[in-house]
Amino acid sequence: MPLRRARRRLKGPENMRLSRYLLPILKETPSEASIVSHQLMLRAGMIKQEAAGLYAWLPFGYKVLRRIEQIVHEEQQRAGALPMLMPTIQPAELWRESGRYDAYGPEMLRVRDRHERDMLYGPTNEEMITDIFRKTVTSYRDLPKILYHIQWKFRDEIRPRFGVMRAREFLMKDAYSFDLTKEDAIHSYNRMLVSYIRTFERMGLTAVPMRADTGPIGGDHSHEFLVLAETGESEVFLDRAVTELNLGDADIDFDDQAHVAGIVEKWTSPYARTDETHDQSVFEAETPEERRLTARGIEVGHIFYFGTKYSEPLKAMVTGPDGGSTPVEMGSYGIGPSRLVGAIIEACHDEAGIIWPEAVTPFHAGIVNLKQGDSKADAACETIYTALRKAGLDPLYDDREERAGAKFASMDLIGLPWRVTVGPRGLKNGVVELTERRGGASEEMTPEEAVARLSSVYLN
RNA sequence: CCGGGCGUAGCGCAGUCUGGUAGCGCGACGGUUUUGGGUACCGUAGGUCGGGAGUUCGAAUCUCUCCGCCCGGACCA
Repeated sequence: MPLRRARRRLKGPENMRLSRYLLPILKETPSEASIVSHQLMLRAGMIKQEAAGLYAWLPFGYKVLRRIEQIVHEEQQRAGALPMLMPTIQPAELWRESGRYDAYGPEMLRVRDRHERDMLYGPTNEEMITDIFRKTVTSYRDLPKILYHIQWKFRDEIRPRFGVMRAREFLMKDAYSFDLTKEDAIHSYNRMLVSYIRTFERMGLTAVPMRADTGPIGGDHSHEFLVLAETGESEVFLDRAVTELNLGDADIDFDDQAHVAGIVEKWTSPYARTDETHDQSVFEAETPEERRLTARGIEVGHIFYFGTKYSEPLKAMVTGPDGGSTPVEMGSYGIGPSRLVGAIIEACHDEAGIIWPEAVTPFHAGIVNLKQGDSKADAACETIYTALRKAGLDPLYDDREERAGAKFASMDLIGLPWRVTVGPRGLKNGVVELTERRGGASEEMTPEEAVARLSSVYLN
């Protein structure tokens, strides 16, 4: 019955059975990986390395990436930014105009098209977005604007390392703000800062905005967001108070300058700096000893205001209310979704494997059939699987002909937050087992109760 | 880019010093085992020993050369 089989294969949910999924789990740690997130991503079959700093995202890893992207999209738009998409390949022309074509160095991958025109694989998009702006916006009445896209970038790092944490090709959300005055530009900056707080909080991370070096521009309008993780690349010094702040579901009016500035003030006034800008005497003066925290962090976002650095050379001018023409005030705001996948694992794992935060988990729950082929166990798994899908959840059903131990070990490795364990022994009493990956607490309940419990965890 | 290391089966490795025609574990596949935390046993398949050149009767092993990857540093989101 080839036709029937083909049709059956096309049904979406069928793909979420492990026997039909592509999840190349590794028992041993590949020698190419040295840090835990890289090791776990390879072992859990999330990525495959194609060359130094270049990775293919396999279905399981890609799912996580998409969930992170989705949160970023939602929070960017909530803060008033407009989604768009710019190409990966850019003409060198624009970069000559800004002066960065020569300044950038060999980190920029340069290519030539068939007409011998100089092109490049974009490492960032300030020039292009400024070009788009200058050709489409001419009046102060059209301001403010914040535009963003999520696109692959390439920086030809001398020495890529740490898996997706420092790859040559990486996914980046970059937003660009355009305002008439510096004061307005700072409001745009604040919008993004607050948006970032919520973005990382939603992902289940403790990410702290830290004052960053603004370079030649000066001022204090540049912050790096660092996820706290024991294995972080840089040492950070902070007031414990900032880790205890919580934005939650607070209703934020992003157009209300004072309101947004107030939140920024609350999050950025406690001391928080990386080793690059750290000043021990300031730290000690500003922070009581019991609140001083020294930790490690991974940079996952960077925002800065840079005024007219690009609008002047590229002549992105707007006509003001007085009829005069002034270069637009700009800022740019980056988040690295592909890097975040690694950062989240660095922050959320144990000896057995990954522990996904519920907000970004690739599957909401795993169903483990302890005795594949047992008609009662098979039927119960099918029922739970279907019920979870009907409830709007995305389960992964381990229907492989494997021994229980192997299934448990796989589930722990890939880190789904919840596991429904189904076996003949429990079914005799009408129960299955619901286990939380974090902490490992287990509870017996009927299949219906398990479905209801998972629904309430995710859908509230 | 500097310094160090590695490249042998899908993965982890031994064999290289002292040249004799490739092995172990895991995985895969076929059986048996029906087993609630990577079970045990039997069997099978799978390798241009990173590429090229050279020395030699003979090269995974020695020489030259190219390539790739990893680690530390510098650099960087």
